[in-house]
Amino acid sequence: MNLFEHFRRDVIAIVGDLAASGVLPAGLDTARVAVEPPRESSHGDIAVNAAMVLAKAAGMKPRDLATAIASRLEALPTVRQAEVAGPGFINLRIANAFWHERLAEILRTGPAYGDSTMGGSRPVNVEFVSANPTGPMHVGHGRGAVVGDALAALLAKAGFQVTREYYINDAGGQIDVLARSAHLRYREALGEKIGDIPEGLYPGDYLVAVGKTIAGRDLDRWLDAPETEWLPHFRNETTAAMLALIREDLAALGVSFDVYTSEKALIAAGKVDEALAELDSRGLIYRAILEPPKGKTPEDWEPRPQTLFRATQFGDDVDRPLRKSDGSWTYFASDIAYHLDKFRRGSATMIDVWGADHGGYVTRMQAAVKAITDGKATLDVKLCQMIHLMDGGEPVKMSKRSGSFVTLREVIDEVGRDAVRFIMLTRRNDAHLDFDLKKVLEQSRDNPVFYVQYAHARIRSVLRHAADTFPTIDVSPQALANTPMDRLTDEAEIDLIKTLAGWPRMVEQAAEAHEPHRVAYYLNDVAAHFHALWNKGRDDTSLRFLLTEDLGLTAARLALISGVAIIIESGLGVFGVTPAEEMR
RNA sequence: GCGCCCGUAGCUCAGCUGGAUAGAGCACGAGCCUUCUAAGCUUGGGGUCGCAGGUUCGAGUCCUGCCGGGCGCGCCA
Repeated sequence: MNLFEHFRRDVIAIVGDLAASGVLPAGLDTARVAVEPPRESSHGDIAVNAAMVLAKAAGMKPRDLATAIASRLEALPTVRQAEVAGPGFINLRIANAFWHERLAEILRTGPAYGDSTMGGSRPVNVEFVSANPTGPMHVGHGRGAVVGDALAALLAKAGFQVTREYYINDAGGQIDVLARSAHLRYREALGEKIGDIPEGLYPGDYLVAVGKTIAGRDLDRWLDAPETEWLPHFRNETTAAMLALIREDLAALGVSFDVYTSEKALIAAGKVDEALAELDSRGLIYRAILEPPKGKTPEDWEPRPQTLFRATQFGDDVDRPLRKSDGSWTYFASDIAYHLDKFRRGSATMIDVWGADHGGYVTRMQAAVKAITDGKATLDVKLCQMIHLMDGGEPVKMSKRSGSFVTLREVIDEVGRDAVRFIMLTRRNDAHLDFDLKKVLEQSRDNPVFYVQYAHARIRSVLRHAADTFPTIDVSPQALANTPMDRLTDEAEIDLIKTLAGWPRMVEQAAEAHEPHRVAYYLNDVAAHFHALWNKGRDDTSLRFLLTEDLGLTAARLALISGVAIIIESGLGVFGVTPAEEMR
């Protein structure tokens, strides 16, 4: 339970008492009572809106009701002061002893601090990356990978049962293109001069190795064979090779999945037919000719009858096609089956992480999920905006056409996995992200990766130093948890503990909003509080962490900074980033 | 033309799901190293939250309409 929930229960109990003693009417609805941190920290530690929310039903003026509740809150041992302010807020100042106990709790719990039962072990399926197996991952895919992985970790920490899933789009026309591109490389491997890669085929040289491998094993078996004979073979070989490539990229990023689902296998198992029959039986499929898009009619527009899903019944603007004219399923059709499959495997909560260029696809997919699961499942789609790759302020050119686009792997090799992961999470997913290769490696306040890591490294450095200088102090968190904390009385110290104690609520709120980037801002805040405290010891030597003449206070301060290290470790854990022991 | 996303300090962005006097970094001004790492800290100025209405005790946050930018728009995935 986070600490705000703790005090909310106190408030609700007091409202109940007041009702029992006749001051308030019985049966007041307390659902809207909020106990939160005030925006302005000078207002105290905790703000309670109960009086404003209940005043009307209680037939009292908000401020009068607030006064009644506040006087009872102030009687609690954990509350130092309860003050009525503004239109009827109750601002609480919490006793230091309460904060000291939170610090001890952090030390006892370790990086598991912040783990929540909010999710109640409910299953959540997070599908992310799902890059087509047609080449190595580029930086845009990397953002989806990091956002999805961190969101999954965050949800797990918040108590959900999370499945990380990758959907392999190995069934569409792009796979034929891939296979033909590989066949060309195969011919090249057998000595043929192939010249420029023709328009419409994948030019990337990552296919050279595939061609060589097949040539080495099958020799000239596919050289003069008709395409119908070699195409299936090349499809299988090449998608397998590309998937291996992608898995290597993911491994370099430290991302792994619980489930890989193949679109091709899904179709082969008849699941698409099954799902669409399901929709058909509900009268949600029909044949008709769609109107051309208003205003901008495509060049080659010609009216033709199509098999359509009644997406408009579920909030979409137009009904959406399910079959291509050759009779095969559209991507949308198999995606419907895929989401039904995820639902049937037990996840009524689904989250998809997509690139922003798929934005136009969200509504129809949500409509389909609603239709196929009878509204029993929800689909949230996180759209990841584009990344502007920069190098010292200059944009790095990315041209997919030439096949020389910047791969995720190149960026990881350049700046390291941890930096890539952290920077990808310093923006909301739906905002454009400037990723500057130089700035990420810069050691300055301006670089959030460095700033947070530096705080952790400083703490580790102090703890190492303490172990040398004060052999009588056991610097393990378990031992420090038993240190009397009441020596921590400076405002900056208490402020720091308050920030640390906010971690459980941060986890719950970020998880509920599906917004892992909030953790990055929180960690930056924790680091800022810590660096500020560190520097206070410069002006006032009595505020330093290590004091030869006062072992008790030294131990308490070591407890404090160990708590900071634990929270940073816990937060970076959500991001899959390793905390730094020292800066180099 | 339609749909979705975005618009907050000179720049890059937060803003805890409707709370109180709108925040941080960079940049600019002024300070702090015989010290556990100055790779840091303290402090000052800087705002019509794109514009105009609306909802209510209260709106950067919700609704409507404009303006500006991005993405997408029938057998690509």
